[in-house]
Amino acid sequence: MLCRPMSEVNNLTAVRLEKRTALLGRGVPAYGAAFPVTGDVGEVRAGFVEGGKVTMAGRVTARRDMGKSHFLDLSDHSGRMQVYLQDKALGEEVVAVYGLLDIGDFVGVEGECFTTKTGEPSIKAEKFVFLGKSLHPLPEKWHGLQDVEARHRQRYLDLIANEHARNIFRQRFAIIREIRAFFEERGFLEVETPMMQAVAGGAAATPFETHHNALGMDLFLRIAPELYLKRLLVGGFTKVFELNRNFRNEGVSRRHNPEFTMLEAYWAYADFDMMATLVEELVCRVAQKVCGGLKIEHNDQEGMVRRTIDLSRPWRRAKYRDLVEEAEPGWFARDVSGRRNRALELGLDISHCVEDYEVTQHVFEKLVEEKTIDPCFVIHCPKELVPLAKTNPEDPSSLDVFELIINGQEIAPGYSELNDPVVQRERLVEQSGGEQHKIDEEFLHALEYGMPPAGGMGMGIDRLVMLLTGAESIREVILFPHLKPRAEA
RNA sequence: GGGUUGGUAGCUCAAUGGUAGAGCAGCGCCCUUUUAAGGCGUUGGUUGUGGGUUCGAGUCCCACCCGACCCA
Repeated sequence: MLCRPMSEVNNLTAVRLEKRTALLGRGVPAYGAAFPVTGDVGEVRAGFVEGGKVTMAGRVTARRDMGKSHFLDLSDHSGRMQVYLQDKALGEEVVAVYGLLDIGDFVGVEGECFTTKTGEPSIKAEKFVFLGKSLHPLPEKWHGLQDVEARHRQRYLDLIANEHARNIFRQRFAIIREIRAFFEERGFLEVETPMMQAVAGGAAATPFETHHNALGMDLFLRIAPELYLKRLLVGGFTKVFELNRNFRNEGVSRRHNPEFTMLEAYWAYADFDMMATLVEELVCRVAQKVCGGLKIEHNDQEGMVRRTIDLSRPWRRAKYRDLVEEAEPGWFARDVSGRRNRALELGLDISHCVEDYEVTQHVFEKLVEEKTIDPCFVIHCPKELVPLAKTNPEDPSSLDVFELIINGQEIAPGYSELNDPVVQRERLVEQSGGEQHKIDEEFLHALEYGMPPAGGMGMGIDRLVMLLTGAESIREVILFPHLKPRAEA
């Protein structure tokens, strides 16, 4: 029932169209022009002074008519304010216009602040104008908009009807603002690098493809900004970050949207350990500012606390091997087939695991990652898992990297970035599986000029927002998540 | 891709295989301090789409569309 053509309007819309026509027939603009206001609805409420004059506009979200006096609720993102209208005060002509009002219309009022006998701060309207007629009824006033599909397809209705949704997005954009402030304070430069790339590098994922007509070349939407940010280290920048969209042409799920927001930061002369501290400080600052503390509570639908995540520092740092050994003692003492058998005994599905390290990784995911709720930096992961990091000088089978786990999920990886162009080329060739066109030669060429040692980190912002708001699905934290179009829409 | 599950009025939800209903919204009337205002009356449906079974299908079966959850 979405986006129906005007020819298929139902009765409710037809009635509203008639009211629109009636307004215009009376010479009353149904879609008014500029209407300078004292402030947003919430600001007017906050600045309420008995007897004070205010001008306010908003959407009518409730009306209570009582013969010759009327109460309206005007709302916007910031809140709700009651307006009181008296027929006697408005005059015959405005009363007739008021009769053409529907819930959902935008109106403007001017009047005096007063408190009703029930104690409700209100505006006694002296002036009443239409600013925007609504042709469709709003979702039900008490239950709001419940239908998940409609909430995502028509997010504007979700935002009108559901305060919870408004709060999540307010928090999302506060989080992003705080991230920028954090890096700014530490002297990092926010940069922009190409979203359209000739080679989609920096991660292992299927890219979206497009074509540049004038240049006659195929391009890919980036799957990561990493290889360009490193070019900036070559160019002499020492602290850079980018906070913007990545695109991956893969499945859509509770945790995946085809376009998602990624933070990447690179810090010359630092390493993975310094980056871990940076991430720790970043997340704590954001949580402190946006959530008001370091204990993050996730609630169930009844509002009961389902889980508490404690972000208090210092966060645990533990080696990958030690965590696996802790969860499954004796794991590394077994031989390859011993590990396979033990994984099967543990009830793990390892049928698709070819390599030994994959079996271990499966044990890690099920027995460590999924059970780690409070923050933990998993350090020195096996080198098969990460192609762009430096090997640990003390243990060549592992890397100088961390993977931050919070709430059973990977939140942020960080590396001591590989800056040896010869080793980097070997790794990329290995990763490309022999497909030359998947290797970013220009990046390797840049690296050959010399890149300083550096620490790097990445963080999926959508997942961070989920973590901090308790949202169960990525669609709850993305304003307009991708959904299949409806057949008739 | 596989499994489970859902789609009924504008919205929120009902309805043993047997006349598709309620609340809100809407429409009409009453009401000058209400706030899920109230009172009386009333309109509104190709039950996601297309087939099938049946005397009879919102309900059972098949296919498809669009979601949700779990798994890969």
